[in-house]
Amino acid sequence: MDPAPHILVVDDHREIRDLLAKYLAKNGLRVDTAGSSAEARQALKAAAVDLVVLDIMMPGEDGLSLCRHLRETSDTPVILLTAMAEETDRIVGLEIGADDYVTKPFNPRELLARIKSVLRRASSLPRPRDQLEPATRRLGFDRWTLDVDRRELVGPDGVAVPLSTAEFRLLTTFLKRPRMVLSRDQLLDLTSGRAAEVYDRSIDNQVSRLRRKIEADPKAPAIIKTVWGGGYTLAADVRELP
Amino acid sequence: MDPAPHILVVDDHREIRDLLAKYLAKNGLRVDTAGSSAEARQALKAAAVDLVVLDIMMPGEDGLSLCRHLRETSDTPVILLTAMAEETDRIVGLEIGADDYVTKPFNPRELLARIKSVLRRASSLPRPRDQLEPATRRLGFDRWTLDVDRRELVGPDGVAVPLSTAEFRLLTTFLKRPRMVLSRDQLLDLTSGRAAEVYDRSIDNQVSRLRRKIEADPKAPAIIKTVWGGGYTLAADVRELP
DNA sequence: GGGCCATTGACACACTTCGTTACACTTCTT
DNA sequence: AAGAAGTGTAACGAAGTGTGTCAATGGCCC
Repeated sequence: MDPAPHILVVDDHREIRDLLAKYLAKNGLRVDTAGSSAEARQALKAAAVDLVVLDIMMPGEDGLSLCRHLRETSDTPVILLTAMAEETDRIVGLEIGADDYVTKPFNPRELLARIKSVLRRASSLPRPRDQLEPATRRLGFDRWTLDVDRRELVGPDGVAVPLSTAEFRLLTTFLKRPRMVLSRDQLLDLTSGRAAEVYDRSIDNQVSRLRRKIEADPKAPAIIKTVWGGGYTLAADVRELP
Repeated sequence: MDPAPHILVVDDHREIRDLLAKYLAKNGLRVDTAGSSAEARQALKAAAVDLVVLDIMMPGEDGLSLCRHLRETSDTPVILLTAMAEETDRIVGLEIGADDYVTKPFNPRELLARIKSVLRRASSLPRPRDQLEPATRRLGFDRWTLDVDRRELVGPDGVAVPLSTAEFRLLTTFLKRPRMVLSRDQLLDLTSGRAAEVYDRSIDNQVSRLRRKIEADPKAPAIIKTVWGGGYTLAADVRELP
C-alpha cells in the first residue's frame, strides 16, 4: 500500500483552509495548508507534495502566478479554486497548465473526487523517484533472480552474475515497469536523470550489454524486446521475493 | 511531428455534433462523431481514438454507462457534457472516472482548452496502443497462438515465429476485431496513429509480409482476406487463452 | 466473353532505426 | 601513478519499414 498522498491547500481564508484540510484528512489524505503564495512556496520546499489545491484570488502573488511557476519548475499537479464563475479565469487557468479547477462555492465531495481523479492519472506515470518497496530484496523474472542488495543476478543453477552500476539501474528500471514500452529518452531519464544528446546511443549500448548477460540467445532476445521506433520493453513477469 | 489527435464526439443532437466537429477540426484535431452510445462503441473499435467527448443525457444507453465501460476496458480519456448544471451528475461522472466535464451551454474555446489539457496529461504516458483486455495473455486463431506478452507467434508444432513490431501491431489489430472489414485508413490509424498519405501502400506491404509468415499458402490467403475496394478482414475465429 | 479501369500483390530500392564492435575517456582501485 | 573496469561515442553493417513501380487480378460495362 502506498503512503497517503500529500496535499497542499493554498487559500487566504482561514475558514475555508481549515474546513477543507479537515475534510480531506478525514478521507485519508495527508494535508498541509498555506495562507499565501509565499507560504506555499515555503511548504513546497519543505515537503514532497503530491498535489496542490490553489485559490486564484489571493492578496499578494495570486494563484495563477504560483501555478505558472509550479508548471515551469515541476510536474506537481494543480487544482485551481476560483471564486467567481469567471469563464476567462477558468480558461486561462487551464491554458496555463492547471490540471483541473473547481468553482466556489463547491461541494467538498466534488473536490475530493477531482483530487482522486488527478492523482490517479499522475500515479500512472512512470515515476523516476519511485523506489521499490523497502522490503523487496529480490526480484524474480524469467529464469533469473535479481538480488537488489548485492546488485547481483542469480541464475537457475545458482551461479551469480555481477552487474555493473549502469546495468543494474537499467534492469531495475525495467523490472519496475514490466511490459511497458519505454523510449530511449525515458530510459535515459529514469536511469541517469540526464536528457538525451542528439544521436545518443548509450541506451542501445547498455541494452546490448545487459542482453549479453541475461538472454539465453542474445541474437534473439526474449526478455528485453525491441519495439521498433518506440524503445524497449520487458517481456516477462516479475515476482517479488521478499 | 505527431499525428493530429483523434477525437470522438458523442451526442444525440446532430447540430451540436456537427458544430463541434467543425470547430475542433478547424483547430487541428481529427474528429469522428457518433449519435448514440451504440454508434460510439462501433467507432471506438474502428479507430484509434485519443479522447472521447461524451454527452451524458442520451436516449438508449446513457453517457455515464458508456463512460464506465470505457474506464473499465481502456485508458482513453473522457470529457463529459452535461446539459443541466446538476451537481450530482457531475460528481458521479468524476467518480466514475471521467477526466473532466463541461456544462452546457459551453464555450467551444473552453472545451478546446480542456481537450488540450487532458491530452497533454495523457500524452506524457507511453501510449499503450495495443490495449487488449488486461488478462489476455495469449490469443488463438487458425492454427496459431499469439503470445501477446512475448510478442511471438507459436505454430501448431510449437515452433515460434518472431514478429516485427509492425507485424505484431497489425496482427493484434486484426485479432481484436475478427471478421470486421478494416480499410487501409483505419488500419493505419489503429496501428500507428497516423493518417494516410496519398497512394499510401505501407499497409498493403505489411499485410503482404504478415501473410508470408502466417498463411499456409500466401498465394491464396485464408486467414487475412482481401475485401476488394474495402480493405482487409480476419477470416478466423479468435480464442482467448488466458 | 472481351475490353477497360481501379485496386491489389509483389518486388526492388531508399531510408530509418537498431545491434555490435572498436576505441577513447572517465572513475576507481591498488 | 599505473592499471583495470565501466561507460559514452563513433562507425558500420543488419534489420525493419515506407515508397514507387509494374504486373496481376477483380469488378464493371458492353
